[in-house]
Amino acid sequence: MRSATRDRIVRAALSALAEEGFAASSARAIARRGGFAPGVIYYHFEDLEHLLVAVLEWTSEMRLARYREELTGASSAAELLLRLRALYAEDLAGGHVAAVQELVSGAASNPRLGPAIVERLRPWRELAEEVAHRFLAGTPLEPVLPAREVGLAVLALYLGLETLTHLDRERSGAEALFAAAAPAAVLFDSLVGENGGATA
Amino acid sequence: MRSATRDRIVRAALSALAEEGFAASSARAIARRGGFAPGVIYYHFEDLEHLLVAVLEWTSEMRLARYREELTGASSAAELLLRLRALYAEDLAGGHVAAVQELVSGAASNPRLGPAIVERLRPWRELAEEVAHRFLAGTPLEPVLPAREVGLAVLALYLGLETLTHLDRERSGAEALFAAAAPAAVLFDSLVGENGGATA
Amino acid sequence: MRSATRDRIVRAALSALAEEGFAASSARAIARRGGFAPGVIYYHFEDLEHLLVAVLEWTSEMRLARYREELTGASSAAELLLRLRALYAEDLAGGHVAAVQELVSGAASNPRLGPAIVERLRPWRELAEEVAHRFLAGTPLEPVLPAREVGLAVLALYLGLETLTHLDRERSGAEALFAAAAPAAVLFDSLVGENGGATA
Amino acid sequence: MRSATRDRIVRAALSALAEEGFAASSARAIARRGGFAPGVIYYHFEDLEHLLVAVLEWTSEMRLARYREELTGASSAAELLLRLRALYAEDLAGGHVAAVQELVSGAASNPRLGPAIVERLRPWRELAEEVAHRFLAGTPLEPVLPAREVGLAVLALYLGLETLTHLDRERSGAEALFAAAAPAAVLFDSLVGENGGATA
DNA sequence: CATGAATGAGCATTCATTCAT
DNA sequence: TATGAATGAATGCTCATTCAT
Repeated sequence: MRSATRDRIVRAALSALAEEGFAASSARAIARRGGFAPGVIYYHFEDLEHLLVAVLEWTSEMRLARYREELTGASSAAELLLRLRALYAEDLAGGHVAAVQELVSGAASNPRLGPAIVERLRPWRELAEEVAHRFLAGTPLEPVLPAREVGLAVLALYLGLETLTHLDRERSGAEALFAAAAPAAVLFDSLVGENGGATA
Repeated sequence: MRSATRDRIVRAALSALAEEGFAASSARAIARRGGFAPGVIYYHFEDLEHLLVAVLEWTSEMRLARYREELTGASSAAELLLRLRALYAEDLAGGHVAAVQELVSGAASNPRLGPAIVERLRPWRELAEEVAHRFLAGTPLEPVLPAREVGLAVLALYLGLETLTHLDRERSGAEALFAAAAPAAVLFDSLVGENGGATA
Repeated sequence: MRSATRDRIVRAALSALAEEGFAASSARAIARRGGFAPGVIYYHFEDLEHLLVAVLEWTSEMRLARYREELTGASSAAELLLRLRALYAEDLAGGHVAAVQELVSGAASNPRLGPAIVERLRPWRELAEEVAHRFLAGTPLEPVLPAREVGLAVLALYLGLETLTHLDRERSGAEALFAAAAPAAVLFDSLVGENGGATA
Repeated sequence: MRSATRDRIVRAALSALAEEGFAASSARAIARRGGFAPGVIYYHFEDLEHLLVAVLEWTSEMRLARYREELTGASSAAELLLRLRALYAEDLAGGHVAAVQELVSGAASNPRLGPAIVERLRPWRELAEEVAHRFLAGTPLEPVLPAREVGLAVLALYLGLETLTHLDRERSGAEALFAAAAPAAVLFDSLVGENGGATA
């Protein structure tokens, strides 16, 4: 299944998505970017859609591992926030956010692509849920902030924020939110006790 | 400016966006849906883009007035949530959410459309900000939950949630969140006092 | 036949041709330029083609009278050239050359327009022929330069030169030719005697 | 660069220009004529404009070589005229004149096409200039008929004549001019001496 | 006489995909 | 495996023209 060429195609598609957008990520554009013939895409993938799903799978896998690694070590909300901020900066630099955003937006109109995308987004929701559970379990907030829905809300917030910042090509949105959340994180830590529920 | 035909076109475009998605909302598709020739679109609008912006303007204006009307009367977080839930049900029925979601997603790849869409989204962010301010001002949460960023977060959460639920054509997401938020709203009300900060 | 509105339409068409070119002289463009509704064109003219022919008729009539008036008085080739140069400058300023050039070029592809245009060009060929005859009759050149063909050649040269200068938006062509022709005109005058054949 | 299909496209475009005119030489019309899908044009050419320029390049190259070959051998004005007449007959038969005429006329309204066409016309002007120089240098006419301007005039005369004859679909114009020029050519030869200036 | 909305065919161009090589 | 030429349908958009008012 995994050949060197397949990887080249996926990487070319990622870069096309990130730098030219979903609408401009045509088979020819991806091929041009990767330096191969358009036809090879159809040798390795059934469809352009399948390729795009593979792109999400690929980035997702890579980034998810990294997120897990970093977030596991966070022992306070303040630290969690700090690490999320650093991870987000990495995503920005690697074009991952841009590609995911394009994919999610582009897939929204596509009846076949949509569910496949959602499926690949599930691990992220689960990660958010896990982290939420780790920080909330055993605290007074647990009954009113069910981890499952918090996970969903976090994922939705992330995607929505990306869409908004993408819309007017301005990256200030996420930054402002990270900054504004810092005091709240500190308050949270003081309320539930340093390292309150967040014991690995 | 406002002619009967213009309105027909806008309504046809809204229904195309809601039911067929951004990608399928071509000039021909909209014309077919509205029962007019594709050319009339260009008689009344400079561009397909201008039509799409007009659609957002039209829904936005209508719904924003309704939201303001309903939300102004809410005197507790629990009631606010209840009304939001009802408003959301109206939006769903009218196809407004679907159209807005498609528009926002579709515009994300479009350098000219994006900023125009963001501009029409601003009143929503401001509304969210106002409501946040009304409920938070004077409470202990005020310093850690700045209204401006809460407004942005709410808008982003809403859009992201729509994108997600749209992706797999399943409406459970928003419902689950509304349901899960109910206890938190009650807690909020008990903490800040019934009608705590929320005096008009 | 001649109404004030009809004239407005013709003038608007002339200005559209001169300033926007044949291809951009659509019914709507002409109407916009003249400040009237597109429909009025079809009230006064059977067709857009008929309007364009009327434009040529109109300019042609005006300019032809002026050319005749000026050229009749020229008593030497040198003076003839001088007057032609001045007339050409007038044409340039009034947009006449540009309009005629656009019309002739645009009509070349049009089976119905072509012959109608040629018909309106005939008086020009006749004028050229008359002048040629006046200057050549009775001179040694008469047998080798038949006025009829000289007239045709002059008209063709004029149109071709206009096309060329129009092509690269540079007006130097005609100027260079006028300048280069001056010595030849002087030589001609000295050979056939001042006012040689050119007696009215 | 040069593929068999590319040539088919160029030839189809040439024939469309010659037989249907510039305005009717749409991508579809050319494709229909050549028996290929409209899309292939865009596979081989950036643009319809680039194709049209390629057509002019192609005919120009072919015909220019032929003209040079024939004209070099002409040792008198009478012979030059004879050969030009024969070359013109060839052009007529091959559709070259018609295509060039359509291209030149059609390009006149097109800001991008115009200069590109003029550029491809330059070698023709240079050829005319060379021949003029060969026949005039060393004769008494040299000071009053500068080769450069004579070259321009000849090219303009040729184009204008083509436009006129094209306009009313009647080929008599050029023929009449060739016929009328014969005595003048003989006179010229007798004046400057058989093979006067025209020594290679 | 004049309007201006509407029509429907036509345009250049792009695309995912196929397939002979 | 890989190529890249070819397809044919779809896209946004413009136009001359008509016609009810």
